[in-house]
Amino acid sequence: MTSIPTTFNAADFEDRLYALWSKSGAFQPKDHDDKEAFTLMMPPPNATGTLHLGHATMLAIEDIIVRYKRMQGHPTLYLPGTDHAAIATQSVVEKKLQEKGVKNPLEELGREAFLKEIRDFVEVSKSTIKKQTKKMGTSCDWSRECYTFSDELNHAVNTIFQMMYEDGLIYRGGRIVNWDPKMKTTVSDDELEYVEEKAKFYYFKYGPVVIGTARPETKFADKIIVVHPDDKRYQNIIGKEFEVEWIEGKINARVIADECIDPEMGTGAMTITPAHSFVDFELAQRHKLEAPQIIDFDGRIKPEFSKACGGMQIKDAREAVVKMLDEKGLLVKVDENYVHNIALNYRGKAVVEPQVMDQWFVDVNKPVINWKDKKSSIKDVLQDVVLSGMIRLVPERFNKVYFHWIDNLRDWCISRQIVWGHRIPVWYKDGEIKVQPKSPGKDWVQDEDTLDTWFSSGLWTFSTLGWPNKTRDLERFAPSTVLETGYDILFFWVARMIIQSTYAMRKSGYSEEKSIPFKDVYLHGLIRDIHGKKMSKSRPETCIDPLDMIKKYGTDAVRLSLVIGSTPGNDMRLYEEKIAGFRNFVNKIWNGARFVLMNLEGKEREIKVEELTRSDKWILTRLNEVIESVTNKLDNYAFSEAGLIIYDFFWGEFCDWYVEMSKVTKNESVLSYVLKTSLKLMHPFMPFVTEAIWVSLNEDKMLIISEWPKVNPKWNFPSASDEMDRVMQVVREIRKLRSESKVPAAKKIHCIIYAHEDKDLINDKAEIIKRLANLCALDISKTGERVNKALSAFVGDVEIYLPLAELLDMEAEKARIEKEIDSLQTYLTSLEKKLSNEAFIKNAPASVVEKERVKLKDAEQKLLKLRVQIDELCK
RNA sequence: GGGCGCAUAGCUCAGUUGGUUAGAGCGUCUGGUUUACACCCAGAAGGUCAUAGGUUCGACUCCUAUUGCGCCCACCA
Repeated sequence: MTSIPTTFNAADFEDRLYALWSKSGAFQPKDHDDKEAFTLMMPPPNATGTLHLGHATMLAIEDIIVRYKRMQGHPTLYLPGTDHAAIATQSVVEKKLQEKGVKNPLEELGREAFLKEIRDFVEVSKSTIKKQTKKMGTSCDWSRECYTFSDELNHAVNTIFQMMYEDGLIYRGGRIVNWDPKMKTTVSDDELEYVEEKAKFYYFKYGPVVIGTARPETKFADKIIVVHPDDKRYQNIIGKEFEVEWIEGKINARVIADECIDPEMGTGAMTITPAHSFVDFELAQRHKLEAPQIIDFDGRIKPEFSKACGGMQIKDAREAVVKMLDEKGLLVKVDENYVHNIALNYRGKAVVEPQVMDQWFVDVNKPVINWKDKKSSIKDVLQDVVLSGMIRLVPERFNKVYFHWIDNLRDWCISRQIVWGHRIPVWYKDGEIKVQPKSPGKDWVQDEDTLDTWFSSGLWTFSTLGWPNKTRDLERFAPSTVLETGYDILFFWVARMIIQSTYAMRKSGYSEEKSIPFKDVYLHGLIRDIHGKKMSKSRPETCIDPLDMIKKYGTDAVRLSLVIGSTPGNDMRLYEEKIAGFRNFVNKIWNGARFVLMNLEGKEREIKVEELTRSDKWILTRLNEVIESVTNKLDNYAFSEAGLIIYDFFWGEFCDWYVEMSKVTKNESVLSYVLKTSLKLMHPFMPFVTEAIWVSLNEDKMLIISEWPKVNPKWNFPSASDEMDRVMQVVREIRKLRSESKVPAAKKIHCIIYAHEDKDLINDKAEIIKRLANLCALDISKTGERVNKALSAFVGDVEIYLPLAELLDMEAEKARIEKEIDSLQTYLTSLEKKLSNEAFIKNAPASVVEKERVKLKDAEQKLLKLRVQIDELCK
């Protein structure tokens, strides 16, 4: 025993234990479905690099849930994987190639060679991520590992694309997109960065109205004036046509009305440029107007619209147009202090120009999904699954954000002009279109574009189980029990998964309940540095690398530091000292266990009630309470609280009190039982240290698959808890008096300690007193007779009496208790009144009534206690 | 502009349906090598629970308003 080191060196155990678990098959779901299956799909990390704190948090939380469910005996599937992360990966590789001198990889290498470069890079990244995932202790089923760009998932992507196309959900159409004229690619909304800019705002005379604009260079072909339908100033011109003097001669303009116009803004009238503004484009669609392209894809004015400005860059054209209009006397005024946001591509920071382009879209409004006996649209289904409670968001407040997002949802643009990704399974020949994965024959040319990465990762929950095949896994493990992810991708990913899963699974004939991707969605917060700032690669000093921390403090400490102090949906700050603190706890567990192990020496037997001392009864009762509340917290995704409960129990109660007392009298069976049960409770949080200790306990089953503890009703001794509370109170009072130095020695505190009658249990009374003195930080020199008015308590089987008068200001105490009794009395009457109200009993749910009864009982007991206390005081 | 969140000890944070004297870790200070642990033990200082009202016998907790910080969405023609 003495050979066990006094500190837990995590590195000595982690890899070995992980291999042991993995080899035992514990990570795979057991084969028999005696209980409901538990499924959690790991959100696949991008195959672009290394594990960061976001991943680490995700893995820590997920592994806690999974280990807990596994110990409860559910067949548990935790499926890992990686994401090909279209744009992100491609740009990483592009950057690497550029460093090597390849400026434009696609043109210089060709599509195939470029793809190969990316594939090679991804292979390396994937294995890096996998290794790092294992370091976190993640107990996922590697035999089912998936990749969003594997052949199988590509098949699933093509299948759903084809299905949606045939259902008319996917269509090709001219739509306005964000175009980066510098990088020559579309940019998705979430890759935009808005920068505030002070610009000039011009007012021009335009026929019968004055229009305001910050972008005169787009106005060459504007022929439509829009005003608000209720705007009194313009009532008489709505619907009329005018000949208007404009930039380069006269044009015909028409006035239309639309509610989207803000009468307060500018002059309340504007002209529209549908091809280069999102709002204008939508407006044009509504009114079935044309959308001519004024600015080409290089960011120049197209010559056919302007003789003078054709070929000019936007910036130059703007000045030129203003000058021309000014010379014609059409410039009314210029507002120099106009502030607005301009959109930049966050990669490259080029100003994004809205352009109309042919893209592939998913229609979110077309009612073609069979959902609860009617044809529903994607929007309808998205709304229904959360509204009906089939899918629950944790924390609940995200419901509101989610619904708001659906209300504003536009058709989903799924095509991207990049190389790395699922190629759109569409083929063209002489104006003909075919949608299928493989080439229909010679002369057919495949669409150059690839699919939005979320289109494919939206299939994650069911394609990984074998869809479109009807597999046993799909039967057993769909839908996922929980999805755990960061709230920042609620829309990008969570919503897409709901779209894809409900559509595809219904299409394959599964029920609505089976078709949802998951039941609960747990959204964790972002990890920030100690100042609350985002950790960013550009400021390495703010970054904490989880792998460095694992090296330094061990995985268990890192996991705890990511989970404790974190609540769903809220960001959390992390700093090294916090991790160090939990390393200390891990070490405390190790040493607590060492002590128990040293004292066992084969002496443990069945626990017999008649042999239990008061402190045994107390710790067993407390343990029951801890089992109950930890289980309860875990069931409600309150990981932080669950962790804290077990932390406080193990350190503050088991080690600080029970273990100390067992140096006086010990019950090996109880020591061992409490230790083992605690290890089980702590295992989901700290798998390594707990399993490492478990191994030296010579159990036949590994801890990872041992049974989750249950409350043992035999070992509930409510009075023991009260007595122990009193011990602690007494001891603390002694310590307090002592530390205040008001009472320098035992002389003034008539502290009387004596052993109980059955001295057989305690042989060496002097030793006990020494121990107790130690516990109380008190020199005890005197033992003696009982005192009447005293607080009494037991430590082990030793009773301590403390004269009350020394401890308390009697009068103040009495007043306090009396006040409380008074308040309780009122409370009781109000409760009784409520419970005797027939309408309440009838109408309120049974559970609420029951709770009220419990409250009443609690209050009655409290009152009783207070009365006893006050009686004692009055004696 | 619309929405959401946060505000509790010097710092980082808990505090689930309102109920004894508001907690923890870190940091600071004091004292301690005791059949595991100095990555330890014991103790202390430190709080008007952002502010102002309201509901209640009772509010950190519920309601209203205000202030400060953070985030998301929309986007200003």
